[in-house]
Amino acid sequence: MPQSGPPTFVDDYLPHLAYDCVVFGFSGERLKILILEYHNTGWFALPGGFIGRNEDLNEAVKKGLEKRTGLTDIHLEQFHTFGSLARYRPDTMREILRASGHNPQHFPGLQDRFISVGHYALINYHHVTPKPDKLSDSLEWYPVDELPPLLFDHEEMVQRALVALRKNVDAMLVGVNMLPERFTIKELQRVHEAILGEKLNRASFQRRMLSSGILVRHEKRYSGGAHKAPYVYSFVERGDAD
Amino acid sequence: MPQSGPPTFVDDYLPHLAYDCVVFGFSGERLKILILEYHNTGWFALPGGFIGRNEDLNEAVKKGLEKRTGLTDIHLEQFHTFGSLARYRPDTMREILRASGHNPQHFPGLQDRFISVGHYALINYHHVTPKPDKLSDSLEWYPVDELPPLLFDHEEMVQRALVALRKNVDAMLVGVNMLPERFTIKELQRVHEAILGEKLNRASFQRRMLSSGILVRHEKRYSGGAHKAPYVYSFVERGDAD
DNA sequence: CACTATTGTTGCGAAGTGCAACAATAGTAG
DNA sequence: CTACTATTGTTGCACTTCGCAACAATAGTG
Repeated sequence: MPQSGPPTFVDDYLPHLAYDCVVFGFSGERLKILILEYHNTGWFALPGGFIGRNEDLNEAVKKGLEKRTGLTDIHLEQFHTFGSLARYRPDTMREILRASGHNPQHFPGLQDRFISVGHYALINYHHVTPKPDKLSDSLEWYPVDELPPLLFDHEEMVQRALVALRKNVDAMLVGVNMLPERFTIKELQRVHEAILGEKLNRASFQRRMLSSGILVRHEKRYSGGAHKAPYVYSFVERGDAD
Repeated sequence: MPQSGPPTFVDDYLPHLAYDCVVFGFSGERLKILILEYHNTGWFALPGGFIGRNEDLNEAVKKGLEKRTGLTDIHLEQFHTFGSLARYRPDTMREILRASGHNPQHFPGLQDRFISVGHYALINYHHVTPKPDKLSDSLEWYPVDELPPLLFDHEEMVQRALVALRKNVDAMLVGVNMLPERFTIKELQRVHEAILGEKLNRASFQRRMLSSGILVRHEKRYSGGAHKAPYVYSFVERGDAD
C-alpha cells in the first residue's frame, strides 16, 4: 500500500526521466555557462530538473529555467538525449541528498536510473540573477574553458552542447538572445568568436553580416573613445525591415 | 499487491519512455522509409520500441532495429526527443492492442503517456528483410513523399528526421550505409539528390567528391550500355587510403 | 566506320572569404 | 586650430567553390 503523506517525487514527476540545461551567456568577453554547486559537497553540475506527469517536456524545461534565471522567453534547443546506463550513480545522488540534510529514503525514485534530455539555452548574461534551488549552494557563471569538474556525464553534455551551438551559429540569430536590443558589429563579432572559439576576420564578418539582411542600422554610438564612432544595429523583425 | 505471473511491460521496461525510428533506405531511385501497419486497423506508424530497465538507450534502439531488419552495424543517429502531452493517445493504443487480440488490461503501462527519443538510421535497402513484430501486420518500404497517414506525431518525426539528415548529408558519408561497397559517382549523386530532394550539378558533384579525399577509385564497370564505362569507387577506410 | 549515349574533364563567370590597405571619423594633446 | 592616435567603414585583390556549358573519351550498335 502506498503511504499517504506529502506529495513525493514519484507522485508528481515522470520516473527515470530528467532534463539538463547548458545555459550560455556572453559576458562581453567570454562565453560562460551556469553551473550549480551542491550543498556541502564541493560537487558541481549542470542545472536540471524533472518533467511533471502532466507537463510538456518543453514546458518543464522552460519553467525550470525561468525559476532559476528569472527570465522568460528563453531561446531553448534540444541537442541530445543521454541514455547510457553508465550515467547511473545512485551513491552520488544519495550523498547529495544527505549533504543537504535530507534522508534519501524519503526521496524514492530519485536514486533510480535516469535518462536525461539535454538542452542548451542562450540568454542575456547581464539580465540574469541566478537563483540556487533547495539542493544547491550556488548557481554561478563559469567560462566554458574554465569549468570545474562536473558530476555524472555533465562534461560530455557541455561538449555536445557546444558542438550543437557551433553548428547552428550562423543558421540562427545567435546574438538575439545574448546581446542587448542594440549592439555594434564588433560586439556581434565577439559573440561569434566566443562561440566558435576562434578569431574571425573583421572585414569579412562585416561584409557577411551587412549583406545578410538580418541587421538594421541605426544611429551611431559615441563611446567617448578617441576614434570613429560605430553604428549600432538591431535584428530585423516583423515590420522592422527596410 | 503486484500479481505474480508472466513478466509484464512494467517489469521489463522503463515506463513512459520509448524510441521511434525513421529508417531510410535508397531503392536506386527513391528515398524510402520503413513503415509498419498494425493488425486489423489500417493504421500506420514508425517502428519503435522500449528501453529495458538495464539497457543503454543506444543498445535498445540498435537491438530493436536489428530484430526488425536483420542487419547489424546500423548507422544510427538521434535527432529529437518528443515530449509533448499532445502525443498521448491512450484510446489509440488500446485499440491497437485489442485489434491484435490482446486485452489492454493485461498491458499496464502501455497506455500511459510516453516520451519518445527519435532516431534515424541509414541502411542498405537491398540487404533488408523487414520483419513485422507481434502487434503489426507488415513492415514495408514507402517513398518519403508518398507516405500513408501516420499515427500520433509520427509524420512530424519523419519531417524532423529528414531535416536532420539533410543537415548532415555532407558532414557524414551518406553513401556508406545506403550503397553497396563499390559504386559509381552517379549512384552516389542519386543518393544525395534523393536525400536533398533536388537535382545536383553533375560536374560540380564530381569535382567535389573527387577532391574530397573520401573516395578511392577502382576499376571500370562495363554495364553493357553503348557508352563510356564509369569507374567504381569505394569510401576510404583505414589502410585503404592512397 | 559512323553514330549515340554516358562519363571524365576543363574553361569561365558569379559569389564568398581572408588579407591588406585606405578613407573617415572622434577624441586628445599641443 | 592642428597634429596625432585608435577604431570603424569600405574597397581591391588573390584564391576557392559552384553552376553552367562545352569538349574529349569511350563502349556498344547498326
